[in-house]
Amino acid sequence: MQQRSEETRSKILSSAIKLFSTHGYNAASVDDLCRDAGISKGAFYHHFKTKQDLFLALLDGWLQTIDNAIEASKELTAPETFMRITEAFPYIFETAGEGLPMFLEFWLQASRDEKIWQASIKPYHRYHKHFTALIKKGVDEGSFVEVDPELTSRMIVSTAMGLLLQSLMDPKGAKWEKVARESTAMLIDNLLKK
Amino acid sequence: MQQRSEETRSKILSSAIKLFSTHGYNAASVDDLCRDAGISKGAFYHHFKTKQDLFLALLDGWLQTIDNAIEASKELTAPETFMRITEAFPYIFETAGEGLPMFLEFWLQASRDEKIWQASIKPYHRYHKHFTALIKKGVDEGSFVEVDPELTSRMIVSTAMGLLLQSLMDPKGAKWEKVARESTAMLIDNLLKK
DNA sequence: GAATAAAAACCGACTGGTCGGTTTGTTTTT
DNA sequence: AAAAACAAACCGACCAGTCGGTTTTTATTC
Repeated sequence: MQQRSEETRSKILSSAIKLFSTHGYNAASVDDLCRDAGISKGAFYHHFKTKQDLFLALLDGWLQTIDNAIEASKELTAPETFMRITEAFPYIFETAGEGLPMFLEFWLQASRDEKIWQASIKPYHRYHKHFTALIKKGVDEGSFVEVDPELTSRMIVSTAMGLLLQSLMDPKGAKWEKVARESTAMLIDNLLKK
Repeated sequence: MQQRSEETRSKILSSAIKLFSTHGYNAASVDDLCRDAGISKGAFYHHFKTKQDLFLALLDGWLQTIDNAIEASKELTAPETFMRITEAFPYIFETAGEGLPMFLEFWLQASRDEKIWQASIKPYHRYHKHFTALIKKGVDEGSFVEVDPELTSRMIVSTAMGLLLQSLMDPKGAKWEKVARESTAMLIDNLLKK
């Protein structure tokens, strides 16, 4: 079918991830992207309307993986889900160094660009609701103490984001994976019924 | 003396804050800055060696205000200090919308630019140590339960940063000031001796 | 299944414009 | 008058996006 087309598109996508994370959205020019992907500028603009369009495609793909992860943990109990997340910490912090700057870039773009904000805010709300529901489920199941699910959700997400940010700022300043594990333990300890 | 010179410098500085926050470091050109400040490019490059030099000057000034705030609360007890911080929440969240994007920009630049990273990481370590010492003081004073000050410090800072980030992402998604107050209450409640 | 037509994918030189920084010259301060 | 502060024209590099033309793939006809 359009096998070559698919290949080109994915070459652009992975070059974009690579260059956007290392040099940033602005610093990585379309020419750079094309050179790295080994394609021409014409091919690039055949697949993406603009540079921002590519950016949005990247965002989409990234949100998709989160949706998949959520889907995969749908039938677990609340404490089990938290355990799953904890188990993913080593992988998360290992890959944070490459992926996080781009994540920050998304944030920055979203705070200034209406189109990107719209594309980000909906999934953000979806994830927040999912997480809140998860905590509420834990409370209803009787495994968590009576907390405000909404508030607790905001807190947990905050802690996670803050830890990731700090680990980006100062990767060698602490054993971040350990800090994350102990923080989670502390949070869960306060959440679990004794 | 060099009164006019001082004036020009501060005009550049405040225009930089204004334009960097609204449009971003890259998008705000030196020409834009000069136009906004009402000066010429010659004047700009008389005061700052490069655009990045201006950026670093901004960072310096901002770190100075933090140092001042810390200095001003040096003789308070640990719980009193936390109270002070809580009282500052309304102001912090009010001004977050303008200042935060620039803060994020600092972060992003720091993660990619050795010079800016060096200028950021030292104060970051200083603040972390100060905060850790504050918690240790609270434990020693007997007002806090026995926690790991290092870990607790990382957690509290994470929560604060995460809340600020979320409020940037979705300013109207929650009453962030209220979430912050309740989160603090929750954290302190777990910290204070009963 | 070979020939042909149509469509999709791709190429790369080119454009209009921007940007960080420099240079040269003028005004102001001391 | 010397030095510091500022103005304005200028420079070369760069960059997102375009466009006319070419190659490859797919669909159609015989």
